[in-house]
Amino acid sequence: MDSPDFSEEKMRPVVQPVYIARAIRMNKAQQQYFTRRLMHWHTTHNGRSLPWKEEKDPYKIWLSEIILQQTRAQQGLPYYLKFTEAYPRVKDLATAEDEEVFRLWQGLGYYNRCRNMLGTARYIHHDLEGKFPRTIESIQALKGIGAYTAAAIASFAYGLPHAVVDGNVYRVLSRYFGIDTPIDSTAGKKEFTALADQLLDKTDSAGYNQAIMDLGATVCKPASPDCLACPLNDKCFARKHELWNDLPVKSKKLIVKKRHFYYILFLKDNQLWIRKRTGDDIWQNLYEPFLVEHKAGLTTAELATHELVKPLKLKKADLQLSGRLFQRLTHRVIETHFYLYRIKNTPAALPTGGKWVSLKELNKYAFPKSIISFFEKNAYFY
DNA sequence: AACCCGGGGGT
DNA sequence: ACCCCAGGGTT
Repeated sequence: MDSPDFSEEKMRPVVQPVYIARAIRMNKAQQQYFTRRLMHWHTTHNGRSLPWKEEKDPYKIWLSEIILQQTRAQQGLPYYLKFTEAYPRVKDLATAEDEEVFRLWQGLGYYNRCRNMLGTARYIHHDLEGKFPRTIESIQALKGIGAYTAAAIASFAYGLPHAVVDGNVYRVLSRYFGIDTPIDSTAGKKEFTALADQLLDKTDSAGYNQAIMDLGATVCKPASPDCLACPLNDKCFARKHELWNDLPVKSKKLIVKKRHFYYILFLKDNQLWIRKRTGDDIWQNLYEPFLVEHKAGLTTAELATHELVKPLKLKKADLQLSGRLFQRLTHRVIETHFYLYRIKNTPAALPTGGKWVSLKELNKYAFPKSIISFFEKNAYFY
């Protein structure tokens, strides 16, 4: 006999199917009303000011879009200013040293963006004579540019009629039109992209794309949306049915895994042993001290006998625990321990691929945020 | 389709 | 504690 399922998942308030208007089948007048009200708000009430708005240089627009991927405007802003000052033209970025560019990117996260950005800058400089591509297909073919970024560059730089679909757009459209198709599904991406293209004001695609993203960022916010200030509040589905907390819908649940990192900071004559992270893992291309990762927590004694540590024949008494921190990432919690080990006589048999770097030169290398935090707490470094 | 990637801010 | 952010790449 089946018992009723009162699990939280089943009890989650869902959008009632009877209310769902398939916006894709909505008549043209309703769509034009949405666009007209949005554009009117943009020209009269949108006071959001950011340095990449009104920018016409495709290179700088591209730079801003890469920096802003999955990153709040306020967090990306200082990086945009640093990069445009250090590299005013694509040639400047293309001819810069890897280490210098990663150092500028340090702290921003998603470091493959930086790798792809450098590759694309060099491709444009060397193979395209410094000229940024001008069609949506050729823009999206560049490394690090997907559907959103291609539409953004095409509309902002060239006025081409392509609608952006980012987190803001999913939120505004799902709420206004009452669409509960999960935005992290293939069907959802198709449905929202098709609707966005229909709503686009083709006479001012740049203005329209700015408008809908600014509305999502400043009015139709994820939590506590400011519906009273919204130009679309009279016909908004989510407002009418009080469903702003239930839209948009995501289908996948986030799984947070825990990792345990043990850094041993080998010091010798005011030098620190570091190496570049490689392989298919977090923090690719960043530097770090000697790392031991284990599935679970380790005591100092257990660390000393770990298979990566034992061959180094360390004196356990000289292994000094100097710091510990938890780092919360989107889908990881990383517990990190920092040990100091001063080498006096015979150098330890450290792995190949690393190098000794003067403490004064550490600021030339990019490190993960957790390691920077440890350096900053210990004036010995920096 | 599922899973990977960072760090910061809001609630 | 959880969600989201001017997403994209790989398997």
